[in-house]
Amino acid sequence: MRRSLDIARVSSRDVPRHGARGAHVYRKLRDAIQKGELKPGQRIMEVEVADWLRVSRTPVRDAIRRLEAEGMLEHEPRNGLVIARIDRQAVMELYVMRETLESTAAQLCARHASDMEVLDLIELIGGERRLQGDYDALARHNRLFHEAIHRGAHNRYLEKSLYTVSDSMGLLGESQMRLPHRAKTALAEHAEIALAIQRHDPEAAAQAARKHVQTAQRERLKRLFPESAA
Amino acid sequence: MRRSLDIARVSSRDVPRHGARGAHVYRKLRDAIQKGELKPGQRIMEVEVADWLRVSRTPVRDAIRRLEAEGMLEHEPRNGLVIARIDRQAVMELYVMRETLESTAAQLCARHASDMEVLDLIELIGGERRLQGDYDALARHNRLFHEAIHRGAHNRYLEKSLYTVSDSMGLLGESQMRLPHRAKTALAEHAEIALAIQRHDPEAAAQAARKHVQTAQRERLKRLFPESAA
DNA sequence: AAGAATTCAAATGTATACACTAGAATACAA
DNA sequence: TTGTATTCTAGTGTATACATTTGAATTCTT
Repeated sequence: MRRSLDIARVSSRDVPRHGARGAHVYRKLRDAIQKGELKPGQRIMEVEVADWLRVSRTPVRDAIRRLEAEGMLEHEPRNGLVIARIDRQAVMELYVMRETLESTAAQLCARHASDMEVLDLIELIGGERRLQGDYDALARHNRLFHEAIHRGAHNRYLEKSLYTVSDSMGLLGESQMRLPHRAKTALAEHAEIALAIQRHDPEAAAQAARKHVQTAQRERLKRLFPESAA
Repeated sequence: MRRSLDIARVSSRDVPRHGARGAHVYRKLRDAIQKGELKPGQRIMEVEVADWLRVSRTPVRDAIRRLEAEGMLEHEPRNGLVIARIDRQAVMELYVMRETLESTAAQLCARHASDMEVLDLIELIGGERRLQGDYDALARHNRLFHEAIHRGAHNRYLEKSLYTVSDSMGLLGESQMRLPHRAKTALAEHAEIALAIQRHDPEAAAQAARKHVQTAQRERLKRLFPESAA
């Protein structure tokens, strides 16, 4: 008995051309995970995915290998390949890691970002202010803001590491930016980080980023584990 | 014209059983890169590797995908897949990242390591002292010591990130532990880190680890780019 | 009915044939 | 010679058939 993926089979016209199918499958799976269409713990089978996207198992395997390396998929002992589960302990570890990397990124950004990159950040803050209320847009914008800082750090290893951490964050569910009060405080925190970067103050930037991640973590824990004491 | 890999074809008896070939190819390639048998910039072709290890292209592709995700292989614009090159800029970025991650690991280790894990570290220092002079053994031992700290931090994301950073370090050439004067100072630095962890002093441990990475970086730069001013 | 042995089948691992693409080589033109 | 068009081909992408494993179902035994 094969449980279907519960995602409609794509039209045969949407199968990309030769040479881009592996990447296509990767993106589709990634998006489905981020959107929550595929949930942590859910089993992923090569043939199902291949059938869903109307490609053979080969490009599916390529995509799966990559997602595995990035930690979005993992092998469970007697259950095969599943969307990575993140338990309480893992959430704690993930946020510790994020705190380290985001603060380092902010610090390096304050040191190395060009005038252009700083300007970009400042403008992003303006954009975020204008978007208050539009929670879908805010969630997308939030990612752009953080990615701008990651790029501004000019460290490809750091950037890559942050990329996979961000993805794992996606496994925790919807962006916190959809919560009105969180969106508001996040704006203030973002502004503080951006301003520290603008005046090229690495320590202040690192500290602001650290604080931002910590408040995000507190809010997240409240939502994920409302029973436990704050 | 196909340039051979310059590595002798393995005996057909050394092909592992069904279900372990992908991992086998991964390990073989990884070892060959670490040992310097495959050098940065050298092109890697699926058929060659498959021929070398007497398996089909499929497990080779699996291994390549993984090494790619970990940054050991990369696609060069008009040259196909090659062993990752690390230029001066990348070396700087890599050491910045290592400094961040190693100091975080030492810090967390000082906080979270169990008595058993601390004992292990202390014993490793003793072992390192006894090995002075045996540079092969020291190089291996060095890795064990750092891995013990990484494990002691009890953060799977940090551990994974450090794993890939360590691998990228391998692309820079032989371990610095083979240099007599480096082996000696490294022992003192290792001891300082271990002692800070033993007395559960996170800040001191982080600081000691940071210093250790910085001196390692200075030595490395001297060897890699002797022309440039220290 | 409980347990052990056996069979079965679903899923992944592996090999291989075929498809496609981009760069190299060749032929041709100016 | 230099540039351009054409062909060729090595290498990777993709599909698919076959191999192996392992857990689940089934049967047999007590």
